Amino acid sequence: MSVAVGMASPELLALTLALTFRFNESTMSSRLGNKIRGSVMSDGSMRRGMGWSTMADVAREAGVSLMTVSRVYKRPDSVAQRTREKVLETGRRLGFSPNSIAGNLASGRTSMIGIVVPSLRNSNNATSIQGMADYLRQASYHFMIANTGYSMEDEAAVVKAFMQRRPDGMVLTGTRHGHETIDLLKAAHMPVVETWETRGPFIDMATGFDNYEAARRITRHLVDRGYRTIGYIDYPAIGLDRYLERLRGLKDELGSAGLEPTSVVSPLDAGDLYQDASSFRGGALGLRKLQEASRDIDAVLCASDILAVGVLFECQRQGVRVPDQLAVAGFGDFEIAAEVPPGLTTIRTHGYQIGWNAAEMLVTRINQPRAEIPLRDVGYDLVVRGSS
Amino acid sequence: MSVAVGMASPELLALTLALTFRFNESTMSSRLGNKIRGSVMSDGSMRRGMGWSTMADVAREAGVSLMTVSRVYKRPDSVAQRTREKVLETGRRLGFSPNSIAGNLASGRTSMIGIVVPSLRNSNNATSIQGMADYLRQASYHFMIANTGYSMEDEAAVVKAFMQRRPDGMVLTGTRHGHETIDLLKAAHMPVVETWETRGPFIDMATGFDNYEAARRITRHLVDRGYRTIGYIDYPAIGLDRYLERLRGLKDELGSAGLEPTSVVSPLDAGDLYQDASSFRGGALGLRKLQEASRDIDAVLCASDILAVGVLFECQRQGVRVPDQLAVAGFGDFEIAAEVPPGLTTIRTHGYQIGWNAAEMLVTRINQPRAEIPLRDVGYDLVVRGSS
DNA sequence: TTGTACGCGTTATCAA
DNA sequence: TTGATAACGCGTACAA
Repeated sequence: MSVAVGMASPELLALTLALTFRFNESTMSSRLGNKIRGSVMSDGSMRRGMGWSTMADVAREAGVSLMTVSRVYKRPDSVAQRTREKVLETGRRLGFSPNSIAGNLASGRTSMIGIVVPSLRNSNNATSIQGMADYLRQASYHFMIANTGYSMEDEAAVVKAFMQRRPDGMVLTGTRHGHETIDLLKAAHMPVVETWETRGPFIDMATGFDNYEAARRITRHLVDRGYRTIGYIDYPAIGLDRYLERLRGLKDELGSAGLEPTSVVSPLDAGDLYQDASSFRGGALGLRKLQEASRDIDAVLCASDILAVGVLFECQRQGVRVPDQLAVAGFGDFEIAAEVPPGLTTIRTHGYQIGWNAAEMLVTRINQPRAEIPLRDVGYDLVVRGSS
Repeated sequence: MSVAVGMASPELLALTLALTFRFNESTMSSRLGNKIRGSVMSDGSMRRGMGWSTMADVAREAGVSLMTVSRVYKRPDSVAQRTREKVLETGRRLGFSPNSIAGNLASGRTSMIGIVVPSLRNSNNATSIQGMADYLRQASYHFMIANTGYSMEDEAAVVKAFMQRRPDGMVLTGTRHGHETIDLLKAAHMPVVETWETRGPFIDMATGFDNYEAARRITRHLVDRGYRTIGYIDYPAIGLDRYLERLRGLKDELGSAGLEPTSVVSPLDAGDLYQDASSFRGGALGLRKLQEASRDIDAVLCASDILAVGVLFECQRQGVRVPDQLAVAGFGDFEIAAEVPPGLTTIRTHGYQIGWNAAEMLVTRINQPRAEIPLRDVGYDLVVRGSS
C-alpha cells in the first residue's frame, strides 16, 4: 500500500515514507500494542493513530531519547548542535510534525485565543481581527472566532464552548455581557480583554476608546458649524454599550448647547442587523424617517459610516445638496468616508490598534500572570470633510 | 484561598467550589502523585493541572465510573436517565467542563477546521467565512483562521502551522497553491475544500463558480448594450487564479465580438492590496489611468464592486455622467452595488453559499472518508442596474 | 447499561 | 547536555 500522489516533491516523499513505515510497523510487530494504526486503512469509525510519525519514531530512528526530540522542536538552543541537526534531519525524513494537541495536554497551554465578535461581516470587527491576527501570528498563537449575532445568550454559549478547548485567553467585543459569561470567565481566571470601549466595569483588561466623548466631539462640531436641527440614526436598539454611549454623548452635548435631538431613528430591524450588510439601505431608510419626523432637519449624525454613506446616497437620489441643505456625519472613518463625494465628516477609530493591543495584552498576561495591565485607550480623531 | 468575584451566580459558586476542592485535595493528600496543582497558586512557570475539575473528580463524587461520565457528556442517550441526571448534577456542582484537548488526543479527532484566506478585511471572504461559521457551529465544529496576505510562502507556512494542531479539515481560498502546500495536504490525506473557483485541478474538493464564464457574461452585456471602447481595472497582478480568469473571460468575449480591451490597468500597488481597504481609491486611480490611455473610453469593467464604486465616485467628482458618457460594471454584488446611485451593474456571487458548502462538504467527508464529493458550482447572476 | 485497562503524543521533573 | 519516568484528561475496546 502506498500513498497516491501527483507530483512528488522531497517533502512529500518523506511523508509518504513515514506513513508507509508506520503501517508496516503496526502490521508486522505491533509492539506498542496497537492493533490498528492509521485511519486511512480502518473502517471509518476508528480514528486512533492518524498515521503521523511521532516523537518516539524520530527518537528511535535518530538514536536519541524522546526528550531530546522534544527539546529540539521546543527549545532548540538547549540541545547540542550535532544532536539537533541529526534529529531535525531524521524528522524531515520521516515527515514529522509535532502534535500540538498532545503538547497542549502535557503542558497545560494551548497557544490558542478565543475571539468573540457580534458579526464576522462588520468592517470594524474585520479590522481589529486583522490586528489581532497580525500580532498573534508573530507570537506563535492561533485563534478561534465565533460570532454571537448580537445576542447575549449566544455569547454565553460561545464562551462555554470555547472554554472546553482551554484557550490561553479570550477577547470579547464590547463591555456588556451576561452574568453567566462574566462569572464563567472570572472563576476560571481566564485572561480576558474587552474591546471597543473604555468605560468599565471590566472582567479583566480592556482596550478601546471613549465612545461617549467621541460622540460629544462630533456633535459639538455640528453645533459649532451652526446646525441646530439635528437628527440621529442609531443602530437598532439592542443595547450595545458602545452605541448607547454614542447616543448618550449626542444628547448630552446637544443639551449643553440648549438643544435636543430633533429625532432619533433606528432604521433596521433585527433581521437586517444580523445580516449586517444592509446598512447602506438602513441609512437611506433612516433619512426618510427623519424627514417624515421633521421637514427642516439640517444635519444627520449616524452611528456608523455605513449608515452615513447610505444617507449621502439617498440625498443624491433626492437631489438634496450636501452640506448646503443637509450636513451628514458618520462614525468610524472607513475607507469609503474619504472617497465618497463630497467626503464624509466622521470620527476616526483605531480598530487595527485595538486588535493589536488586545492580543498583546493577552500574551503579556499569559506570560506574566501577576502583571497588572492597565486599560489602553487608543483615542479617536475628528475628521472633517465636505459633508459638514 | 477563594476566588474574588463581584456578583455570585450559582454557576460561579459551583466553579469556585470546584477549584477550591481541587486545591485542598492536592494540598492535603496528593494521592495522584501531583505535587503541584493549579497554575493559579504556582510560581508561574508551572502550568500542569489548570485547576479544572476532571471527569475523574465527577466520577468519584457521583459514585460512578469515569466512562459513565464520559458517556454522559458525549452520548447522553447511552446512559440510563437516572445515572445521567446524577452525573450532570454533580458536574454542574463541580463546575466541570469537558477538556476537549484531552478528548482530541484520545479520539484522534479535533472538531477543528483550518480556514486560510488572503485577507480578513475582504468583504467576499467575510461573507463566506460567515457561511462556514454558521454551518460549523450547528455541526459543533470550531475553526481557526489565518490570512496569507496573498503570498504563497505565507500560505505554506500557515498550512504547516495549522497541521500541527491536527485539524479535521481545511478550507483554502482559490485554486492556485504552492507545491509544498499541496504535497503536505495530500500526503496527510487532509480533507480540503478549495473555494471561489470551479476550474481545477483540485487538491481534494471544491466549491465556487466559473469566474471565466461570469466575466464573459458581463462583458457580453456591455457589448450588447453597444459599448465598444471598454477598459478593465484589475486587481494587482499577483496571479490570483480567479482574477486571471476574469481577465481572460473579458478578453475572449471581446475577441469574439471582434474587439479587444482598450486598456487594462492595475491601480494598486502591493502595499495597498495588503490593506485591502484602499480599493475605492484604487477604482478612482484606475479610471484616471484609463482616461489617460484613451480619452474616448465608454465603458469600464472592474474586477470587484469596490473598485467599480470607486469609479462611480470619481465620475461624480469629474462630472462624468453614468451611464450616458461612461458605463461602469463591477463584480460581486456587494450591498453597496444596489445602493450607490445610479445602481451598479455587476455579477452576483454567492459567497455565503460557498462558505456553507465548503463546511458541509468537509464535515461530510470527515464522517465518511470514502465519500466521493463532487464539485459544487454555486453559479452567478448578471445583475443589470443603472450604471450600464 | 456500566466498568476495567490501556493508550493517545507530548512535556515537567529530576537524575545522570 | 541528555535520559528515564510519570503525568496531562479523555476515549476505545472489550468484558461484565
